[in-house]
Amino acid sequence: MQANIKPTEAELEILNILWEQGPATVRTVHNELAQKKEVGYTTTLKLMQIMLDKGLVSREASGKMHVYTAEVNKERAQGQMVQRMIETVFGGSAMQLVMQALGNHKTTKAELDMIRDYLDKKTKK
Amino acid sequence: MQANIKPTEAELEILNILWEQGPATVRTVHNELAQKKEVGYTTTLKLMQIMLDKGLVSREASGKMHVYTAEVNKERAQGQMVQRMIETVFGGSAMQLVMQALGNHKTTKAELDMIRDYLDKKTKK
DNA sequence: GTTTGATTACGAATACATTCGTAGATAAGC
DNA sequence: GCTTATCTACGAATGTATTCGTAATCAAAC
Repeated sequence: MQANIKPTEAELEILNILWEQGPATVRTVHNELAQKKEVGYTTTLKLMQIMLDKGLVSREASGKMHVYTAEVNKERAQGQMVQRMIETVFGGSAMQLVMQALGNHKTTKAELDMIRDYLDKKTKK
Repeated sequence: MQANIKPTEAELEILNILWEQGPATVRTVHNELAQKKEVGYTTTLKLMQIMLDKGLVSREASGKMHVYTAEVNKERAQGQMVQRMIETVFGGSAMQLVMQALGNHKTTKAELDMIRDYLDKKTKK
């Protein structure tokens, strides 16, 4: 039951589309993918079939086609991936990851303020 | 140089050891690895030879043995991996990654304060 | 009803990561 | 010197991810 979510790179691209758009056909997903990179239709199809096998998505027939739905929760998956990175890349320190993320990346003042607010709330609790 | 650092999982484990310990022989690295998981000596050796090929490490003869040194900068590698995660998992928003990292993870008050200080400095500049 | 186009299923090719066995070289111990 | 231990080099097996070609199915268009 969604214990360890570890999508591959290609799978993650597809999940992102399903998370963004909601349930979608292979055609829809493929059209999105094709905007970013050269890829054959059957490649997308095969990937989604594999993801079905793994339980990352489910599907439902709709006429001749299938409509696929992400079966993993976006925030949960993100959380696990971040957690994994904290452990494997930052020796367990979330703070180091945060600083690396803020340091290397252009972040707007508004975003920084939001993070500050978030910190305040978190500290008070 | 060092344009795109993308170590595999096994390579990252080895880099972490070299970052921690500084230059080390295969034997030393292997002993560290073996504490965490079952692995054959020649597996470690082969991995380090592959990393040499890729330029992730360099080496120097010391008698019969070789002493390996990490050729990628730790902070740079961390930065690139975080950047990649921001793009592929969080749609380009560093803030979302930060919040996910802080939300899912137990962080001490001292750590939160450090992050706040960091934010302050960053905002003033 | 035949052709055309879009769909799924599936096997196979390719690529890359990981693991380890075997062989050869060299030094240390006896 | 001979044996043993330790090292490197290297090929090969295995596993997993990725890509795509081909065939079968079905509906729509003609």
